[in-house]
Amino acid sequence: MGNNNDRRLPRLEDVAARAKVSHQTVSRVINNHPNVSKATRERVEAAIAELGYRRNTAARSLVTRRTQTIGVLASELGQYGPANTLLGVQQAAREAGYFVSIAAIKGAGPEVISDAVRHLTDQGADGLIVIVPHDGTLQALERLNLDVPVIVVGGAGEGRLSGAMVDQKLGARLAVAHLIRLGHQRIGHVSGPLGWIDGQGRVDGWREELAEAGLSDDLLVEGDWSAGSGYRIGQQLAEQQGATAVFVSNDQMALGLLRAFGEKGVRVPEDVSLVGFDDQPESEYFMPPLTTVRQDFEELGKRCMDLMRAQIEDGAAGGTLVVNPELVVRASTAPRPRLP
Amino acid sequence: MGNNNDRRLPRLEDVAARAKVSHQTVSRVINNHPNVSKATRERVEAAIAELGYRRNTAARSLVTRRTQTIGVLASELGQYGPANTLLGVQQAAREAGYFVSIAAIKGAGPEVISDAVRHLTDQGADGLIVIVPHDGTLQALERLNLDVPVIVVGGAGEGRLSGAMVDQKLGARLAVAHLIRLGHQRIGHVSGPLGWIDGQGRVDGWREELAEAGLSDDLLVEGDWSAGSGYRIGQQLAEQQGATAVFVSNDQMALGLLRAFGEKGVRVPEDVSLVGFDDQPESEYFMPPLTTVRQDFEELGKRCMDLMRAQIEDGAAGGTLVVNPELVVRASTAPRPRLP
DNA sequence: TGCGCTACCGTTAGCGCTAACAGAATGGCG
DNA sequence: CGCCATTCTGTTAGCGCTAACGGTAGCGCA
Repeated sequence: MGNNNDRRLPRLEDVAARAKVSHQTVSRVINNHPNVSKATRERVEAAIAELGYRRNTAARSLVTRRTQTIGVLASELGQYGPANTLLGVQQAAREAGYFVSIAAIKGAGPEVISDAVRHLTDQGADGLIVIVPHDGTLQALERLNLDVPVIVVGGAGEGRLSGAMVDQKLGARLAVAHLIRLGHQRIGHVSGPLGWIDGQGRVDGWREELAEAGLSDDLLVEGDWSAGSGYRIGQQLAEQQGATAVFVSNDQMALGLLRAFGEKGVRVPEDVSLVGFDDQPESEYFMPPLTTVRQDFEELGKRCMDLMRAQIEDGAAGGTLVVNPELVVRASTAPRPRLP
Repeated sequence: MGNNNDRRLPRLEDVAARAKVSHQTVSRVINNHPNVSKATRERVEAAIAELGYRRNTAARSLVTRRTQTIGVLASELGQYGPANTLLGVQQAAREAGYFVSIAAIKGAGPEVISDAVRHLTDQGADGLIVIVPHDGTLQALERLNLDVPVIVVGGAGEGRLSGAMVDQKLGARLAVAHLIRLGHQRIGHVSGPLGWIDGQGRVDGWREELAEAGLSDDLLVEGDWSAGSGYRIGQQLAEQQGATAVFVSNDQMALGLLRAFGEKGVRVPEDVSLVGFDDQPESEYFMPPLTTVRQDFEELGKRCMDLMRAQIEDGAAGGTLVVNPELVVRASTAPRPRLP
């Protein structure tokens, strides 16, 4: 095994000496340059293995002006979506030989974002992936005038910013179409905060699907993504009894609604059908299990990283990447109750 | 504003030229060396601001042999605890001028861990924070013989590894003591998988508290942290009817139990009291709201970073850092039903 | 005046790597 | 046999920064 108790880590030159070549040849082997004979390549690789040599990334970055690092700017990391997107990005990055540096933020003010971006660019990030689903994010980023590729998750690419998103509108339409198929005609929507990118898309999808079926879209209430807001809204809805089905913009709020309905004696799905959004792992174990729209965040993260590499390595143009969501039907939806 | 359309980013020398000093003096200003006169310091700072100079971290790392980067190795990032620990680490790191590079893994085999560790050390991480709550983690890490400080979250420090943990045993005792105070005498426990560090601590705490009260600790079932396993276990427990109270090792499994109990007609808390662990945001909105043990993961992450800095910058010895948990009483616990 | 000490600032070298060029060896072909 | 193209390898320079040392000016004190 690599024995270098004597000093510090081995360098290119140490490997070179051992393999009886120049350090430059070792560099060529490492970087897979073509013009190295098979014999010397093998000798060099053996020396690398014996010494346990690992390339010094700082030195490499200094000369190549690339850090092989992707900066990820994320808020709400404690939540299912962002966390899994990060996971996908990281896995794809590691496979491709990139490092992932993160800046986690709370809130999404322009100041907070620019601080975090500066932190990442200070490190020399080759590209930025932004997982901050607020509406103002795009503008805040555009103002910064960055000179590395930027991908905004959950946003459509505009100008120099690329986007990557699950098709929220489609997801919402799947949910609403399902309810319509079950015979519902009064279908409410509990949205996320207006001004959040994803939330707006879901509102639009809900509207469009209702419009096509000739149904009214007047039953809209705004929540704040939290289970608590779902609970409060659920209490109101239980008393109004306006809708026979509610499409809720995420699973956590749906959980809040379930509790409020339970307390008020409104049965799900007998009295009201409920559809969520996200399909986080717990949703299958709500009471009743929640019909919801699955988003494959990990896949989204991976494809994000692919798009990023294309831009960094081949200078490809940006664009917007779309992943399709999927409806998962469980016990919280049922045919519309026949009323007198 | 900084106008450098001409070429690439400004270097120390550009700043030096503008401020009519040597590049070394600029370096001194940046690094807060004492022997710089006030006048020149201000001149240099002005030049830095005008040019928008930012230090090149690669060059700095090359000579200092420090990357100012902390590697975070994390599994289960989609879960509440790890995600928030990461958040805390990152915030403390950024404040202290450190970068955080992450390696997210699935599973926790020695191979997987050593790959991820290699990835982080390849980047030259100055220290490692490991958020992988499996039992084998410690051994896998010890075998790697790293020459940077390592802090294992959820583990006690041993030898060259430091630890940082919420006091699981204490948390469990708080939960069980609460149930005992309510008059319960048959108190079951749904544990996490044996071999998970945190889970074992909770089992021990449960045992000890029962023992001190002279109660039996025979009602132990092993789950796998998921809501699904909680559901299946809940179905069994509902039929056995052995316990009047159950301490569940995390909130997600408790959610599964709630659903199973609901389906079987076992009322919570009238028939059985339930206590969870973690206090994730949703737990307040379970039906009924869940009594649980709160862990302040963000605080844990921050203190982790403090400990790390002490080791990196002052060569301090490692140690084990403990954060206290807190009991949060909600509606899922009630006095023991009086039976005939 | 001379000596030493302190405060300040500049010069030099080198961290480990890759790009660019220069040189040596080989092979094909007239 | 000579010439050029091709393949392989070595040499040199420099990425931007900090450590280490050297030099100068100013001051106090004998």
